[in-house]
Amino acid sequence: MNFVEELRWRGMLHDMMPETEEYLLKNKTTGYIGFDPTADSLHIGSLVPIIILMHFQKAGHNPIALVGGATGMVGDPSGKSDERNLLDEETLNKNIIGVKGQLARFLDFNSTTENAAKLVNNYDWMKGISLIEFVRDVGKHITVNYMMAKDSVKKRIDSDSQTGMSFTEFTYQLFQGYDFYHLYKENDCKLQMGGSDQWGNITTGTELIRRKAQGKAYALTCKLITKADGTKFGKTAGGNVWLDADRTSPYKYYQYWLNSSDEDAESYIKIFTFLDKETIETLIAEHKQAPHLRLLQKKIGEEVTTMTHGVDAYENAIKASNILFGNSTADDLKSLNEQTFLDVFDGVPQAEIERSVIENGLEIVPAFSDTGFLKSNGEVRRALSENSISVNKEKVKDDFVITTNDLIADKFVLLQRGKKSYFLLKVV
RNA sequence: GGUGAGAUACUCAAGUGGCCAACGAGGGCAGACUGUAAAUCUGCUGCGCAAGCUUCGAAGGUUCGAAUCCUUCUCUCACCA
Repeated sequence: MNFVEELRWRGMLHDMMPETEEYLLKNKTTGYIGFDPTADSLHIGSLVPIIILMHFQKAGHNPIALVGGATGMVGDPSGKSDERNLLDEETLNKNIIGVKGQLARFLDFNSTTENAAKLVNNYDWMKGISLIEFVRDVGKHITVNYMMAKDSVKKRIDSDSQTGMSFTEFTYQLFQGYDFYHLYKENDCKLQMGGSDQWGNITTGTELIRRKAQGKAYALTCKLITKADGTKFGKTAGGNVWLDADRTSPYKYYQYWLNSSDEDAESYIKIFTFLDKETIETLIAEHKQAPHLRLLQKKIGEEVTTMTHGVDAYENAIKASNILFGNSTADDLKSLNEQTFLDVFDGVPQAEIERSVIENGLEIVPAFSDTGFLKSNGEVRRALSENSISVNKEKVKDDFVITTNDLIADKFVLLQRGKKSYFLLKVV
């Protein structure tokens, strides 16, 4: 199956420039997607572009992942209603390194195959360009009228916009456009892909290529991931869902996918896994028969967690999920050895506590508040009156005192607020 | 530079001398129900067991009493130049 066809049946395709599909069918093409180094880790929002590059590579084309060292300094106004805060150079460099490392987990940059992925940083070519050069060589080819017509700009200039837009952000599209031009010249890169919010920026690039190099380049955008309930994809109460295991533990990562709604799961399984059409259709049919089994969610969790963190991490996430959400009791917990226990609770926030404190008996309120699990004594009392506090999976009342009898593996106490919020006390 | 509007808790937003720890909505958390879901219903959502304490851009002031009045400052936005 060819690249465009693949994206199409998976429901990922949003828009293409005319003739893009024909061109891709006939030519082994070099194409790129840009990644913003706004943090030192990518989050699952970046998973879609990564997967697109993977499909692109599988279809025999040459993928380039571009890290926006230069564009990150400017700030993309697309989809933003506020002026962005600029990152300082040190942070940015740290972020670039982090992002590069993560991309390498999904795309093979070192292989000797002829369509190995390539990684570039636009700072490398942007840093040497002077303002005068930029204004004469790039700015001259694009009219302000053209730039103003872009949605990302229009929205910010409209009278109902609250913030206005700085020249810095206005210039952004020229930066990204120049990237495309540069890759076109240096790498024969003919295609830029991205989320549908990138359409404006991408076409500035093809326009620049047309005017400056009399060349033809193509654009392809994918649908932005939405959630059926309207909330933002990739966000939880705790913040973004990151691809970095230190920021979002594999367990939480797995849980995020497992908790997808039925509606979302049907589209996610096409987008985020590489399973073939037939397998997916069977799964969807089975899921509809028995929705409570959540086959789709489990499969997505399996595929995506394995792809991101490896099989071992996935298996631990499953183990942890079973213990935390199965009907395990305090005795089950106590039967775990230290290593298994640690694997299961990897990523659960913890606090250390003196052994003597437990030996003297630790009352329930300070156990939850002093350790930093809950914010204040008042909150603990509130939670207690809601009957939402558990120690080692068993509900407790406000007169409960933690003693050495409650230690798991002679070392840990598992605190819990509600069903999903865990905290670990570690005796030292 | 000129003119005008504004700054209230996580967000939006009411409140214009005491009845204000501050209406309401959203969000969040929890409980019931459930599939670790959706929908729904209920409770909570500054600190404190409590008495009480600290909050309404900042600092001063008036007053028995201030989110509310006065002064200065800081910042934001809009229009004009």
